[in-house]
Amino acid sequence: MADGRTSGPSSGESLLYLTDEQLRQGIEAMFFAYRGFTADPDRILGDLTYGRAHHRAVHFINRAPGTTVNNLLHILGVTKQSLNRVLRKLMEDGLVESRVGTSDKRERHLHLTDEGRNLEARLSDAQRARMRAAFRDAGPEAVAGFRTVLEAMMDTEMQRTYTKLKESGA
Amino acid sequence: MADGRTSGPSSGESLLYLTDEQLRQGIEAMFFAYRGFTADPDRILGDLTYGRAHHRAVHFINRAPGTTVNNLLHILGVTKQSLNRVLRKLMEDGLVESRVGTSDKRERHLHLTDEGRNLEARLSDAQRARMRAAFRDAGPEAVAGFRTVLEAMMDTEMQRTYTKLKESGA
DNA sequence: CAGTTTATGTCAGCCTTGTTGACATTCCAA
DNA sequence: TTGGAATGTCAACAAGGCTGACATAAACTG
Repeated sequence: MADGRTSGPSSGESLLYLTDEQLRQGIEAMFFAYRGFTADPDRILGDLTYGRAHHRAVHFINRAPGTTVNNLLHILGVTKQSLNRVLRKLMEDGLVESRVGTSDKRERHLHLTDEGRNLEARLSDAQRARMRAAFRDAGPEAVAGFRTVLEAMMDTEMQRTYTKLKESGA
Repeated sequence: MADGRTSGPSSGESLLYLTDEQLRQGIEAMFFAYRGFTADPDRILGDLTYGRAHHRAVHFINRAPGTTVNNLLHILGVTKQSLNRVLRKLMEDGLVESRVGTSDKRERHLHLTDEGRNLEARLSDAQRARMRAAFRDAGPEAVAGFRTVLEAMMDTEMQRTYTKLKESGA
């Protein structure tokens, strides 16, 4: 498996993109691209007292207003203690508010305030600008392929989460 | 810019993939896919006393044996203090060795030991297995698009680094 | 040769963000 | 009414980023 060729039926040129070298290039592309992906929001956050974790929280609260804490921590894949620290700060600073659930009063439903939406927009705009430029440069077919591979790379549970979010969107 | 449509000339259906909603889906796909991308090595590393930072160092030393410390920290995009902590541990544990340069004796050239190559292979095999499955599921055209978009998403300096590595490879 | 720059290593301290474990509160449901 | 689920909070810890300061050796430059 580490001998320079892919395992499985190597039936020739149609599988050339599955050589270990090609896979390694994919891995490295992923590594460098993710740096670019987060670079612009990180720059904005650097000036504030927030980090990437706050960005993620704000993003998904904006995406699914009224989401519960439990739901959010499943999406983010962190512990409630980690998330709580982030949410507490965002609430203290008046970017997020939590409303006690009506049907189930144990649940807290999370919403962005105007100020929260403001920060979210700043961060999203920066990140979208880069994504837009990349999509424009690459063209629609490349974009379709990009999304296909990324979806195939997710764990099945993440895929479900991602699809649910996607469908709730547009 | 945050009003649901992309800026620029919206000349219709050919640019549909540039709507803010499409861009947001790309952003979320990137987020979830990166989690999948690192999940398998992270599981292996969790049992050991190493983290993602050690994985990255070992990966790039394997990729470019004899690389200098300075070169490595440019690739990784961290400070020498951060990298040094990681390298020191890897050297103490006998996974990496540094050799004084011949032409320039200030430089240290980094190499993996057999044990280091061993760990690298374990981590790479896991990561490649997922990448291989994703590539197989998605097909060659999607893979080409995937790489095109990722390259367009990098900062220009990272692009140069990535290309250089890529060419030094196969 | 003297002085400067470069490459590296190291110490100390700080921050963010992840983790566990323990424990309290609230409230739904059997 | 009691068990369990959802939430919040405290404490402690670790990884892995960061900055600043300083030391050493080697290379380069005037």
